[in-house]
Amino acid sequence: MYIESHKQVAPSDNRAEGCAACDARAHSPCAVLEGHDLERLARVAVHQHVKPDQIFIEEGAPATCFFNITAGTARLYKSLPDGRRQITGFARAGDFLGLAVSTEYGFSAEAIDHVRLCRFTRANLHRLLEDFPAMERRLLETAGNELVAAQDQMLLLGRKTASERLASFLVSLSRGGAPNALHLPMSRSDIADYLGLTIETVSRTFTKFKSAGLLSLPTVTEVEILDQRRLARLAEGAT
Amino acid sequence: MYIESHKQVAPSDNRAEGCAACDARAHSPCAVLEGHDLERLARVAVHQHVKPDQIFIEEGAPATCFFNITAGTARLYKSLPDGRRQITGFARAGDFLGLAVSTEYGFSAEAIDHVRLCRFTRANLHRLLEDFPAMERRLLETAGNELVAAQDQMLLLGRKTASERLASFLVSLSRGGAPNALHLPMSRSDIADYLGLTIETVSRTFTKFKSAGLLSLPTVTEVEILDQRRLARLAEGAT
DNA sequence: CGGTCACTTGATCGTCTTCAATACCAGTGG
DNA sequence: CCACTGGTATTGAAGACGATCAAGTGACCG
Repeated sequence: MYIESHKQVAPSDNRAEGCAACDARAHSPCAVLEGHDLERLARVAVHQHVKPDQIFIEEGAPATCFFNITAGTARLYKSLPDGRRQITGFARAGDFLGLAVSTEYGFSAEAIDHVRLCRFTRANLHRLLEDFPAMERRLLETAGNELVAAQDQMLLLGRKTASERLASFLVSLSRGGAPNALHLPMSRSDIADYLGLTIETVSRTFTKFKSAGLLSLPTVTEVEILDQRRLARLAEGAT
Repeated sequence: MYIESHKQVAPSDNRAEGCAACDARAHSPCAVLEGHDLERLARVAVHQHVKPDQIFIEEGAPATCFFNITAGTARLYKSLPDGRRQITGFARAGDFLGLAVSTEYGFSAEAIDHVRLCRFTRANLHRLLEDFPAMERRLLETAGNELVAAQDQMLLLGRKTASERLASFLVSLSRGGAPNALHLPMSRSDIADYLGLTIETVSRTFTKFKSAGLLSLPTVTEVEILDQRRLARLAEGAT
């Protein structure tokens, strides 16, 4: 199988083409590297496959590595001792994980579908950043963007209603993809834990949106947005 | 008056001692600079005073400057068109604002008490970072730490109860200060908008904590924590 | 003192949660 | 082909937590 074959790839098998041909490179911090700089990156990057629902970062574990997602979608989350879970984000191709300087990971990461990623040790990344300040600059920009996204999410979680939350979620997913037809790789439970709601409320709100003619659900994972404008206004809290 | 006199300080008045003697330097990205590097920083930094409730960053306005708080406390927040507000954080001495790469500020910032800050233009900061990679490294670390804090706050807003939220808030304030006696520079309304609650719920929860013997309120802005351990357990969602 | 403003307390209400039942879909085996 | 099964999603009814509306208290200041 496709997945299995990739799982066998050992670090030493990474060739320069491994990075040069990477689909995710354009949206990644690695985009700033070229030519033999890229070859050097390829030498220290370990490719890895993660199967659905497999955890590859565990909250509280020693933070030894950084990750760069190259395919698939992962959920990033924090948990409370009694099991309550907050998904802090969904990581997709090009996303960089593990920026935290702490010695321990501050969140867990779990594959939703089949995920491919590049792994670097902290030491390797630091050496890389020393030699390629452009990459460091790029990482700083990325971090800034994530901070902005985090603030948006705080506004959502602290002050928006259930309808506004789901609308915001769908609108942000629809940006950068096909404006209408959306695929949701994550379950209702993931959406609920991302929006600070329960699966029942998420489900009810989907139903409400269907009745209001905002969208249709051809299948449970496919969303067709029928009224982008109204959904966007709802997301911003229009009365 | 103290504040007024500082308001008159023009950029050219900044001397090297202005940065070398800065109280906030130790907790700031500037900490990595020394000697004449620090003098260069002082030349491009504009000192500024901001009076209580004065807005110095406006959400949506062109992002021309970066800021470094040197004294006082500011609230950072995002708003919805109907006035709902989410405070995304409180900035104190040493905190760096405006990391976002976007051309517009993604949040507003307002002084709570008397705030002193350093202002840099984007161009100046970029030139500075090019010459002092250590400072860039430090900024990246800072951004990482803020990202971690943002994720904690998402867990709080999405999944914690009112009591757990207030307990988390007090515990995080008590870290790094005197373990008990806390001063709250911000109003109940600020606390509410930070925790995603209303002022009434915040007030009731304070009363509940008093009754439970967790803390006392010598004055409305002074909190004495009586049972740090129990408060910390409550903050983590212990049943 | 009287006035203002922030905070506190009380009573009621509503949104979302919880608990429970039902529907749906894909996969399996008779 | 169809019944059976397990998991996920949807729908329904009841309940709870925090919000809202409203009144009361206290501190600061002219």
